[in-house]
Amino acid sequence: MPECLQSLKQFHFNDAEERELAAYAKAIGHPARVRLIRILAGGGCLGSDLVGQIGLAQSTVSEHLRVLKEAGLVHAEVQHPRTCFTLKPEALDRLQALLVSVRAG
Amino acid sequence: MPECLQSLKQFHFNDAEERELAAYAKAIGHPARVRLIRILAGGGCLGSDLVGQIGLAQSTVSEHLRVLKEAGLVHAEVQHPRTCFTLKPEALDRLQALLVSVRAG
DNA sequence: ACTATAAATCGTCATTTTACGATTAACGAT
DNA sequence: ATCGTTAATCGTAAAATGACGATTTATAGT
Repeated sequence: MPECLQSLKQFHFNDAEERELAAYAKAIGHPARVRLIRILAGGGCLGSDLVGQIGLAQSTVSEHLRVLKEAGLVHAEVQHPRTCFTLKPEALDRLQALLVSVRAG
Repeated sequence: MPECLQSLKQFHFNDAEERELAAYAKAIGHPARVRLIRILAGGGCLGSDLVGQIGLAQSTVSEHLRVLKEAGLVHAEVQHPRTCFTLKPEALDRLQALLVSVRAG
């Protein structure tokens, strides 16, 4: 029996933080991107190697990496014709902090 | 200068966990749903109150709640014609644990 | 039985996402 | 200057998402 009598308190919504959390979560919300993060957690990796491990078309992997980059979770360092992708741990730290704070209010 | 010489190690991918994390993240990946979680973190709440606080159409809020329910983040207890929605903290615990483990490998 | 109420569902539409193959761009090496 | 290689981009198609208003469902009260 949950009480649904949450006093209709005024919430001080933090729009910016809510959107920030949603954006991180959305970026992670695909199995292929979780796997990319998982691999990159082990160290920087070339795109071609990632393609090999993910098992999707090169253009598809490139798109997933673009999403992760755009969300600020991954960094790309170009050394033509190769690119080295690395994880940005501070972004994951931030995500974890946001997740904590959404619970605490 | 990141090293991209990650020895082409064999990853023991855990498909199930990767999909689990992706599913949680996907569910959270929308500002309206973050706000719903944020509100419910303060205690159970009736749907009609949630509609009031979110500022979207009733059917839209209902759909967001459905997504959260389906992901296992929220529980609904029907007491017709009302429904009391509550957060499932253990799901958030699990999400946080998955997030830690994806980094640790 | 009827009414009122709250939430779910339906039907629709516009937008976004995911995936692919093909092409292009950018450089290093020959 | 040409060739190879790698990653990004383009074009496209199918599917999923997000939003809304309208309708339906299910119950409690009268």
